[in-house]
Amino acid sequence: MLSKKAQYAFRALTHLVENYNKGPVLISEISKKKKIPQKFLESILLGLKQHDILESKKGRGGGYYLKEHPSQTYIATVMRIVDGPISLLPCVSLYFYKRCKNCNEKRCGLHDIMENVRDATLNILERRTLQDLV
Amino acid sequence: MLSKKAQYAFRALTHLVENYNKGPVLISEISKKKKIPQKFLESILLGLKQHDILESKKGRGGGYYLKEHPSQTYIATVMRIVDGPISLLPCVSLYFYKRCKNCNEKRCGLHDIMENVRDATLNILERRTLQDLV
DNA sequence: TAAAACCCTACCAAACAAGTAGGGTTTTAT
DNA sequence: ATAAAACCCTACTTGTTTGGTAGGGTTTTA
Repeated sequence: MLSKKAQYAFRALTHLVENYNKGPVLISEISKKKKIPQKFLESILLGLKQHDILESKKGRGGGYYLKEHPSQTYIATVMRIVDGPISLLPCVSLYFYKRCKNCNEKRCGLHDIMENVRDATLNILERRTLQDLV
Repeated sequence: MLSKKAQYAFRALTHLVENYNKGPVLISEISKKKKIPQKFLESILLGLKQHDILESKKGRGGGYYLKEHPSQTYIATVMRIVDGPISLLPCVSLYFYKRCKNCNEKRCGLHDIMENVRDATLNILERRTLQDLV
């Protein structure tokens, strides 16, 4: 399951897509429009900025905005930043790989199944972009 | 991610598949062979029994065994029993559905994407069975 | 009839989720 | 220049979940 944090992130990003190229958007505006606790939202947006999804402008007239065109940011990327691994097992994860104790990946049935699930999932999440959210 | 509990469950079930039709298997044997804390394993197996995946026999010569042929129990079923929902959002879950606040399913981009992911995932997990574990 | 085996309840520590509180720093319009 | 606007950062809190442990009770069958 996506965490609430991730769901907030997508709701916020949706708002930024809807306001793409209209200049920086206030945290307070996103918070109000999308009903997300402001302080919590702050930390989410900061994380997305630190991972190059967003950019921000300080001072009066500042706010957050998308770094790239909505069609250039993949759903999978955002999920990994906010929630971590997408795969169902560490031993099949591409970005968070950890080998598993008690399973020698070459002949582990569960490994194979979860590898299939990963491929099917990423096939969607690494094609769909923020643009698809609106 | 699958919980450790679910991973234990699959390891235990693998052992039971390997010993299908050889009579009841002791908890203590599964625990030892698959390196699963015995008491924890007990509660896992009990849950699987209560959900009709396993059957057990008490008394001397007792133990756990698969209720049906390994090819008749789906991976998805086990995952739902042990870890709950497979879907990434409550509003796209088939067995644990909850409508979402602040998203009117008809025109929510995220909903659509996660529905696709669910279908792709279940397409695998509802076809693969315990037999595929060995 | 006693040992083998499952069954059940309670408890526990650590980690994580979902925030809240409060203040610091930087920028920019005036 | 300066104050208000806005982002940035740290620490704390509360509740739930995870991953167990402890200890005993009940049922069965050799």
